[in-house]
Amino acid sequence: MTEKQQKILTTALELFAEEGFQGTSTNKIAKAAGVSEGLIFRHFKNKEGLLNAILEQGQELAVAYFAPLAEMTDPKAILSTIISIPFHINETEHKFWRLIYTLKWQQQKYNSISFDFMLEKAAQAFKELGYSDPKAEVVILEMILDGAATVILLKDQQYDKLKTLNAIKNKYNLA
Amino acid sequence: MTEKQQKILTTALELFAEEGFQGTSTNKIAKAAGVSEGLIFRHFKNKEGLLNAILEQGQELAVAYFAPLAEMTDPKAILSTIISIPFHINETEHKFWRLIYTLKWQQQKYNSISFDFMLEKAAQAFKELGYSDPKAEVVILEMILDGAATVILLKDQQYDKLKTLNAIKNKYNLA
DNA sequence: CACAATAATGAGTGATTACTCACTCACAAA
DNA sequence: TTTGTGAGTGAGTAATCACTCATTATTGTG
Repeated sequence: MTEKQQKILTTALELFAEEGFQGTSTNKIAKAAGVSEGLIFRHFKNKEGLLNAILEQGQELAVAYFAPLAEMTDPKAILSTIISIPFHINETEHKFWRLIYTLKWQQQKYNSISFDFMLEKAAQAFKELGYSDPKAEVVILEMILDGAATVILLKDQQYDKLKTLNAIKNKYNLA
Repeated sequence: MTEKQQKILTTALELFAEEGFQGTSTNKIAKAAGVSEGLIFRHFKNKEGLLNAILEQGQELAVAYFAPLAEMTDPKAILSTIISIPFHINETEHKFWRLIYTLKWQQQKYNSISFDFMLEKAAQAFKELGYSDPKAEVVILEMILDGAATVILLKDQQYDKLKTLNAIKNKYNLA
């Protein structure tokens, strides 16, 4: 991975996340990255290949998010960790997640990252805590997480993140 | 509003919602609507004008959603109504809302429809019901509504809608 | 019917699109 | 020094883009 190659990836992520995949031309990416347009195609074959390369790099980031969950057994700790996830998105990751969420609405083939493992963990936790309908609880949790990520990615800094997180935890008696 | 004019609007809504605004060419719209491409520009000036016309038509639809709230005073009824909103999206409205959510991520200038009035009503209701932090509650409610709409618009029919709605209402003691 | 106004067409415009290709350059092994 | 290799360039490609316009079809009105 040469310096210019990485520069293309970083720049493209930024533009794709802000203006959409179809809304960003390869010409624009090349200019913004200070690179010839041909180089994009030399390294990534085509525009879609560039997108895939970005997603692959980001995938490693996503895995790191869910990894700690694997070893956890305490149901309350599991739920607390899961709920915290969207609130821990930092600036580096911000653009990647924004791209993921943009793609989710744009193309169905990029069905984003699979959260199945996480939701399975949540279902188990709800069950252990004696919730009457763990499956319905998971659907609601999924909605909250999705909504939280949306609010954080689109209108960050317009509200008190920590207070909101704690309020949600309170709803599940995790405080 | 001629027949062809309406046909253009309906077809464009469908394509914009499925493949995005930038991802849909005027040529494609014309062909799908069985209309000459020039007609689009005669009636709607340009591509953005077409989008605006679609949003205006949809806006009336959105107003109808929130209208019943205005006269309501019982806080529990208010919250129950608000929570139900995403679950009442029918097939006709489905595409419009999907377009709204797609635009939300694509272009910031189309900041979608303003839900402020609804959220204000919710804040008042939470206050009357004695919630300790009505503002935080509204943020959470906003997340749930957003997440619910997302799940319904993107993976409908993969779960029991009514059961989920009731489970959410239960969380707010509205059953 | 006559005639004006509007609806609708479709060929055509320049600009932009994703992508190609012949080429230069820096560098390392023989 | 020679030869090979991959990085990088930039002019060039056909196709497609949003949009225009001269022309024709349709419609409502006196």
